[in-house]
Amino acid sequence: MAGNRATKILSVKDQIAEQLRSDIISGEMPPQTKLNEKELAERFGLSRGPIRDVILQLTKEGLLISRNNCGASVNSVLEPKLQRLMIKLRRSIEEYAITELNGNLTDQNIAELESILVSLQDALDREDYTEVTKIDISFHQYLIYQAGGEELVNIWYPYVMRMRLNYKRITSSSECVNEHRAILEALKAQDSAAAVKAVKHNIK
Amino acid sequence: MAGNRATKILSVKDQIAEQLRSDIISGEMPPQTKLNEKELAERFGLSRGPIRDVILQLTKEGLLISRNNCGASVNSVLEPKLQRLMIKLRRSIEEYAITELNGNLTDQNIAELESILVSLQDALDREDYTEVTKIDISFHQYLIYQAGGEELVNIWYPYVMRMRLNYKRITSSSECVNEHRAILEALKAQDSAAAVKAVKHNIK
DNA sequence: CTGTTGTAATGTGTTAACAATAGACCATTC
DNA sequence: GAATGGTCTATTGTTAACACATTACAACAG
Repeated sequence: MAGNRATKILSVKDQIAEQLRSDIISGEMPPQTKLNEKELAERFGLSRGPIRDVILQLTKEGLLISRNNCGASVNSVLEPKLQRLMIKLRRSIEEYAITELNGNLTDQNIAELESILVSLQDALDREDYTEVTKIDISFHQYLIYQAGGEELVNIWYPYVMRMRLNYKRITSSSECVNEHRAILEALKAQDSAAAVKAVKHNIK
Repeated sequence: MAGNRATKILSVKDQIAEQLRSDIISGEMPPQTKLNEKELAERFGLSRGPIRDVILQLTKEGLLISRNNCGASVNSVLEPKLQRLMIKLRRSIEEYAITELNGNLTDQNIAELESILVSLQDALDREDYTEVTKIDISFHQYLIYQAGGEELVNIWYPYVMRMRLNYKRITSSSECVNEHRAILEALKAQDSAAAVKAVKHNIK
């Protein structure tokens, strides 16, 4: 066979959304930055239609804030109280996922998670912190998806995005890999309690 | 002055979203129902553009499910495990809101909440259960908005919608008003613990 | 100088036509 | 008869032009 991992086909809109999320999370588009539809359309070589769709999507995710007839801009950070609530909610979701997954991961699942950790270490070595963030997220997303499918990912995603928005800069310690490895090891050992603990320790 | 309550100006898209949500929650559009853009456009006397926006929005809310090039359909009910998770998450949010609000409600806030309860009783008397549901939601939404603004409403809303989708038919006991009155009374008495308890009892 | 009103420029909301895709139907082949 | 392949239609994705709202700024009255 020509490769185990299925090559992901992303729709045009998903790719643009991904790009904009990167720009926002990386700090390239700080809060309050206004988005101009025409400008973005030209940048991506599209018309305004798909761009509008993406803006709507990111607004629902909480990354952007839109007002009627006034356009969209990058959302500002949450006040601390709301941020704490979001962390609590995200932890609840990930705790659920871990508990569901315990004992239900296939060897291939484990292998894919291992491979994500390798990429993570690699990005850290290259000091590509935007990529680090994306891989970090994809590790969690993999677990969430396995536990609850697209449905669960959809409710989980906004919390991650909002949290990332609040950490203006990555705390790029090598702790990052260790923390994720701890989660994976606990899952491999089917030690649910340890896995939950490791996840909670990682989300902060 | 010509009236205390500000008349809400809803954008065209918001009105259509509202209508579609009603149709879905009322059971008029049961799960798996396919949405046809052209059809909807004609029904609302618009072009397909705004309709597509609304569909995207409701998809993000979890009411619809969309596939590339295949259109959108009404989402099916959640599996019980995920439903329990959603209830837990919604309770966390409402608990947060109640706690934040305790002692911070103005007389006007109280009056507006009272007036919502009157409408609720009225809709119950008329046996207009779709309206009951909407007013029920608006009571909670009022509290959520006061506590955390639009931001909090946006993360809270999907849970309510998904939960409503799962209760195919309204459990339209007159308990409904009582339960909400209990919340309001506890808030008036600034009894945070009682208010939280009442809210948790109402969300199920 | 201050506040108000009108106007122009910018950008968003909407539309209708066009392109591309998915799904159904039918014919053909083995 | 089952499977493969090719039209054909219905529906979604995209585009570009147009309608409308908002903002900023300039002219003006008090």
